[in-house]
Amino acid sequence: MADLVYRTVMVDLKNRIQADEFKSQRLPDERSLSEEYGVSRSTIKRALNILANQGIIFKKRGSGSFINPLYQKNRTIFQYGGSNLGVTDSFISNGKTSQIKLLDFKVIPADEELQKDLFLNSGDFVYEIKRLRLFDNQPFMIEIGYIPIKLAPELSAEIVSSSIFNYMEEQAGKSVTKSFMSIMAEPSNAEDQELLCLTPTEPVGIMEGIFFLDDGTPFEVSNMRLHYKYLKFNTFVDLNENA
Amino acid sequence: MADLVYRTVMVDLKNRIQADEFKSQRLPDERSLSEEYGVSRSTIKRALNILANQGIIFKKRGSGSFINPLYQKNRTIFQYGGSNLGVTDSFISNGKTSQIKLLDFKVIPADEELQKDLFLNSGDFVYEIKRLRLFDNQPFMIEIGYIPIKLAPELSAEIVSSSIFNYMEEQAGKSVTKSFMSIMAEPSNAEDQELLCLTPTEPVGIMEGIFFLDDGTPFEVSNMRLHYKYLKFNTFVDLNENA
DNA sequence: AAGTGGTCTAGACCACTAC
DNA sequence: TAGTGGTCTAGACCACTTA
Repeated sequence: MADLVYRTVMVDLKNRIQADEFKSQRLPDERSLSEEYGVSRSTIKRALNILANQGIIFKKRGSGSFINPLYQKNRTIFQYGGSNLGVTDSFISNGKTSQIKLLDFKVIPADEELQKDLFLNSGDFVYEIKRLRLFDNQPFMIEIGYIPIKLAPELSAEIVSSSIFNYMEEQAGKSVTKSFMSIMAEPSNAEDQELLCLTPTEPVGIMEGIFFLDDGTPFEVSNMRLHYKYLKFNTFVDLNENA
Repeated sequence: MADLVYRTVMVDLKNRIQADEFKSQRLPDERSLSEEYGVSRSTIKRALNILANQGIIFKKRGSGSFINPLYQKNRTIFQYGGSNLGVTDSFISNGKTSQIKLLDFKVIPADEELQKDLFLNSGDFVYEIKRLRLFDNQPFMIEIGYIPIKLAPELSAEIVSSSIFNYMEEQAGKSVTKSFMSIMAEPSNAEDQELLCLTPTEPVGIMEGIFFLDDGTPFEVSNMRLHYKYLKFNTFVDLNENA
């Protein structure tokens, strides 16, 4: 993964942007970058396209490539969404630690909706995993996940007390790389207020989604309730679906 | 726009998928498609990548490209954060009407932040447009937008009382197709509660963003505060950001 | 071993912007 | 006119899956 040229260039450019190396919000042109990195212009374009799809830069034909001013402004420490899928990954890069407190772990029959979302048959069972996520000892998210037992027959309370996605990748060789998510907000309920240290007027952010394995298999249905200060979902929308 | 090869191929493949032409959920391999369409394999890859990024197909190295079963089942989930940009468009399709109440409309000098976000010089002016959006006579959103006067010199109170994006497209021939958005949640303030008919414990969803013209020019900075029941943002995330 | 998608190159030509 | 990003090609080689 790390030896991909376009990825290396992309990460390096992102770092240089974050280090404020490019004053005036403008990047060198593609042909110069090609020469500087010693790679083809196509590879530079690919790296730049990823940054553009992430909303970090945008390109103006005939003018150049520019850093998105909102991106510079929005470099927050706590931020879930956008370029990260799992929660654990989202926080590792910040240097601080993410902890998990397992609240509940059991096996239940999949109801009709879960059968639909996870491509199950009636009679199939799923794990129900309820966890509290903490960041730097601050609780920020209540998460209830449902995973078909047949996709991960060996889950244990110990395993689900850390990153399930990491376990799947390292132990089962299956990586979770895609998801459909819905993002909403709601007033907090009593449990939210207790677990997330919220006052009654403070809301929660809701993220509901289905996570997929690399091969397209639906792997987990997840319902997440976030402390509102930790919900910040950055997204770049392009109606010209030129990915 | 319509003569782009990769786009033509992409649209054609999407139609063929929707017409169920490929049974067994498998697409022809890239080299065959290249020959069939009479284009290079790179172009086929580009078309397929767009479909993959939309969650319509997924690709397995060594195996082939497959249609996402969820897509065939026509699930609403697939609306994915990008089917609509502006607010007006988002609701027209529902058959109900969207109204706008103009709360404030003036021209002000762009402050430092706006200068940065909209690529302006000091001394440039922007419209400040504050509007209340209603859907089916229910207020659901307070919107404060900032648009450089030089990008739309003829804006009037009448124009901004309906869809600005539609006006730009129809009258000025400039279309707004991209946006960078941050989605958050917050407790509602007094004004929110009054205008959006919220109780003190009910929150607002926040959508902050910059809208861009087709050519990448930042067109509008918008701050939107939504009645929480109307905030539902659907998105498809793929960690393999392989544009 | 054969077939698949993934990466990367080197270069041509086009469309747009700036001066 | 010079410089920018956008499109597209033709092909080499790699990594993975399947048999």
